[in-house]
Amino acid sequence: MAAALPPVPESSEPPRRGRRKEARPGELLDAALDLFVEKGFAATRVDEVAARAGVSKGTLFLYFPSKEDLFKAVVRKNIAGRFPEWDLEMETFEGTSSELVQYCFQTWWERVGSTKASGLGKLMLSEANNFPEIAEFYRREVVEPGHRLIRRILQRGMDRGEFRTLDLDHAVYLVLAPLMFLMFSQPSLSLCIPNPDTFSAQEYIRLQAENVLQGLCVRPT
Amino acid sequence: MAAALPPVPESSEPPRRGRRKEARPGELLDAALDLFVEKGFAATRVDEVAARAGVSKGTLFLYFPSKEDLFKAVVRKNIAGRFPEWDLEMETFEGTSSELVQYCFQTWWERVGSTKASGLGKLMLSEANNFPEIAEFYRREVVEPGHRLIRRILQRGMDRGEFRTLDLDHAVYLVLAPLMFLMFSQPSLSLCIPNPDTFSAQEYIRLQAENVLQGLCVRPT
Amino acid sequence: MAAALPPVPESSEPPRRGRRKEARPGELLDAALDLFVEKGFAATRVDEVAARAGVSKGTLFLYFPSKEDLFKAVVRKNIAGRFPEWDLEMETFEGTSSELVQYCFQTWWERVGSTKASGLGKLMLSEANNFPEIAEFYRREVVEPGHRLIRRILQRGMDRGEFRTLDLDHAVYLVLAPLMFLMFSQPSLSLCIPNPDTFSAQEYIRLQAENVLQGLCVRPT
Amino acid sequence: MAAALPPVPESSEPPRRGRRKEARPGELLDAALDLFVEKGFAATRVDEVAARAGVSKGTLFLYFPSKEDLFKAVVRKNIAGRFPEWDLEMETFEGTSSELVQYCFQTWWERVGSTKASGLGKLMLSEANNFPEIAEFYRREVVEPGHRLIRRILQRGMDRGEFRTLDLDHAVYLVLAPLMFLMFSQPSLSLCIPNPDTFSAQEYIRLQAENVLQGLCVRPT
DNA sequence: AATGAATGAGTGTTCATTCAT
DNA sequence: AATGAATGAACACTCATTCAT
Repeated sequence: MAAALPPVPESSEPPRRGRRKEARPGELLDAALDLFVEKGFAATRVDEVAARAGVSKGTLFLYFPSKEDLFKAVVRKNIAGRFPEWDLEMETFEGTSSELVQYCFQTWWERVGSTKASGLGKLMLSEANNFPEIAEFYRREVVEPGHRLIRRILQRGMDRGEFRTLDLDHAVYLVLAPLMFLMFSQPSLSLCIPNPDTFSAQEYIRLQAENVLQGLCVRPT
Repeated sequence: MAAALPPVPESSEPPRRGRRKEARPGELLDAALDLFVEKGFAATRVDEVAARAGVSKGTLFLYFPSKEDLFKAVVRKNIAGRFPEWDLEMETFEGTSSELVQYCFQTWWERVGSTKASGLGKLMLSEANNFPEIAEFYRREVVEPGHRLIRRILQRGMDRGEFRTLDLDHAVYLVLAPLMFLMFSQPSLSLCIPNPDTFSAQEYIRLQAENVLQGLCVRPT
Repeated sequence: MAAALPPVPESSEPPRRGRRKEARPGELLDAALDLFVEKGFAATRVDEVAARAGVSKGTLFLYFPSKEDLFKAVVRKNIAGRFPEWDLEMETFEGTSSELVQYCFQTWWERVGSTKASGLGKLMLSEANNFPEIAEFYRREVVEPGHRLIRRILQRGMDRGEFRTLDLDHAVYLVLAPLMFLMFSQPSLSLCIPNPDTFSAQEYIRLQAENVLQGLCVRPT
Repeated sequence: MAAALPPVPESSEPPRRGRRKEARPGELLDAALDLFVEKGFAATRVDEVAARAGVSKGTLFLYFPSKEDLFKAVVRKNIAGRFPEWDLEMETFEGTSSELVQYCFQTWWERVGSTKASGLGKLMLSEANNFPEIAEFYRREVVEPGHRLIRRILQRGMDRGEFRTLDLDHAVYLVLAPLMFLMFSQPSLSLCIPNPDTFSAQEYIRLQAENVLQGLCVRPT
C-alpha cells in the first residue's frame, strides 16, 4: 500500500519504467535459468520468467522472439559460450596430462557441476524427446564441443606417451560418465545418492579422477 | 485370482465384449509404461494411453483417479524386486571379485540397461521433483538395494584381498556412475552420445569395467 | 436469473449436456456462417462461434481441428458442395441457351445471391491476402467450378449456333461480373448502391441477363 | 504551405535531423495507404506504417490518435475529388454517346482501375461495416458522384436518340458492375480470375464496353 | 517534437477431467 | 462397467497504445 505511493524516491531502486535496455536481457536470462532448472522447460511459463525479472510478458518477447530462443540464450550464456575459454585453457596447460585430467575434473565441478548450470544438463535429458530442435541445438553447442575437448585431452596424453593407446570413441566416456552422472543426479540428489550426509562431491570428484587415471596412464601412479 | 476367471472359452482371440475386466488395469499400466518411457510424463496424453490399451478415456479414469495416480501405479508395478534374485546370485558367485564385477556390468546391461526398465530410471530422474512420494519409494526399493549390492561386492573384494582398501561411500559410484550414465543416456541417445554409429554399448560396458578394475585391484590385471 | 434455476423442465429444450453428436456440426456451421459473414474471418473469435452454437470452445475443436478448417467446412456446406447439383441441372436443361442463361441468373440470385452465402464471397475477397491457404481452397473449390460451369453454358450456346463466337477467357466475365458485383455489394449494400429504395435486385438481375444476352445472341431477341 | 519551407538546402537527400515536420503526416498517410491496400486494415501493423514512413511508432501516435483515425485520414486524403474534372470532360465530350461510353471504360481503367486507388475501393468494401462514418463519407463523395456521372452519360444517349429508353436506377449498373467487379478483383487477382495468364484487362474492358453497348444502343453497331 | 521501451488484454489451441447415458 | 461428448483452465505469442526521457 505505502509502496504504491507515486512520488517515493525509493533510494537506489531502479525506476519502474526506466530505460533499462542493457540490463534487461541479463535479468531475464537469470530468471529463466532459475525457473527452467527448477521446473523444466515445458512447465516453466513465460509469464513467470517475466514476473521474476520484474517485467511484463510483452517485454520478454521484446528481447527473445520465443520461449525456445530464450532457452537457447540461457544455455549459451551458461555453458555453450564458455567453451572457447575452456578450450584455450586446455591448449595452454603446462603440466602433465594426468594433472590436466585432474584439473579438468576439479574445475568442471567448480564451474559447472556445482552451479545452477548443472541443472541444464538434466533438463535437456528430460525434454529432449519433446523438443527436438532444442535437443539438436544442445547437442551441437554443448555436447559436441565437450566431447571434442575431452578427446583432445586424451589425445594429448597419448601423444606425449603418458596415456596408453585408447579407442577414443569409447574412452571419452571414462571421463564423461562420472561427471555427467553427478550432473544428472545433482538436482534430485537424494534420488541417486541415498546418503547425502556421508557423501562429498569433492571427494567423489577426486576419487573418480584418480580412478580414471589408473586406467589411462601407461604406468599407474 | 487367475482361478477366478469367468468361464471364458479361452480361445486364442480375446472375446470382443465381456473381456476379462481384471486385465484392464494391467493393460493400461503396460500402455502407460511404454508411453511414459517414450515421451515423458507431461507429454503423454491419457487419450493415447487409453487408445493403446484398447479402451476409452473414460474407462481409464474409472481405474485411476488421475494421470498422476496412473503414473504412480506404473512405477509401483514395474520397479518391484528383482533384487532378491540378484543378491542371491552374488552371494553364490564362485569366481574372483574381478570376475564378479565384470559379470555385474555385463548382466546389468543385459537385464536392465538394454531393456525398457532403463527408461524408467530416466523417467524417475525427470519426475522426482514432481512426485516426491514416488521418488522416496524408488530410492528405498531400487536405489538403496542397488547401492547395498555393490557395496557388498566391493567389500567381498576387499575381504579377499583382491581390491585395495576403499572408502565405500564414494567407491560405489565407481561402479554406479558408468552404468547410470548409460541408463540415463539411452532413451535420448544421440543427445549424450553424438556419434551413435561409432559407439557400441557392449564395448562401452567392457571398457568401463576394465577401467574400474584397474583402480580397484591391488595388482592390476 | 429465473432461467438459472436448475430443475426447470423447460419443455422441449435439448438437454444441456446431451448426446448431440449428429446435430453439433450443423449448429456450429450455422453459427460460424453468421459470424464470419458479419465480422470477417480474422475478427470472428472461435469462442463466439461456440457460444452462439451453445457449446464450449473445446467442443468446437472436437468437430473442427482448426478455425481454418471450420471456415472451409462453412464454404463447402454453403457453396462448394452444391456445384454437382448445379452442374447436373445445367447438363439436363432442355430449353434454349438464352433461357438457360436467364435461368442461371435467376436461380443464382435465389440460391446464392440473396442468401447469407453471398457474404462468403465478399469475405474471401477481404481476407484472401492474409490467409493464402484459404484463398487457394476457395479458388479451387468455388471459383474454378463456377468458371467451368459458365464456360460450358456459353459453349453450349455456341455449339447450337445460338451465341456468336466468343473468346471464352473474357466472355465468362460478361456473366460473372454482374453477379459478383451484386454479391460483393450485398453485405454493405448502401455503400455500392446508394439508393436502395429505388433498387430491386430482381429487376437488376433481369436487366443484366437481358443485356448480356443482347451481346451474346447471334440475332438479338 | 510549400512556400513556408524552412531554409533547407534542398539537396537531393533529405536532411537527417530537422526534416520538415509538416511532411510527416503526409509520409505516414502514404505509407499507410500502401499497406492498408496491400494487407487490409487489421493485418496492417502500425509499426510497419511508421517504419515505412521512416519514423518511430510513437511518432505516428503523435499525429494520429489511433489506428482507426489513421485509416480515416487515409481514406479522406485519397478519395477526394477528381470528379469535377471528369464531369467537365463528359460535358464537353464531342463524339457519339457510344464513343463516350467506350472512352469512359477506357479512361476509368487507366486512371482508376489500374492504379492504387483501385485498392481503396476494395478496402472500403471490406471495412465499411467497421467504419460506418467513413463508409457514409465514401458513399457521399465517391459513389454518388460516380452514379450521377454515369446517369448523365446514359441520359445523354437517350436524349440524343442513341440509346433506347432505360430505367436509369438499374441501368447504371450495366456500366458500373463490370468496372467495379474488376476493381474489387484486382487486389487479389487470382482469386476471382483463376487464369491470369490468359486474361487481359484491356481486352476485358473492351469486351465489356462492347457488350454493354449492344444492349444500350437503339441499333447495335 | 520525437523516441522506443514497456505494457497487458486478447486469441487459437490442447488436454485432463467430468458425467449423462 | 463402459462410453465418449463436453468442458474450461491454461499457455505462448501479438500488437495497439502509453509514457518517461
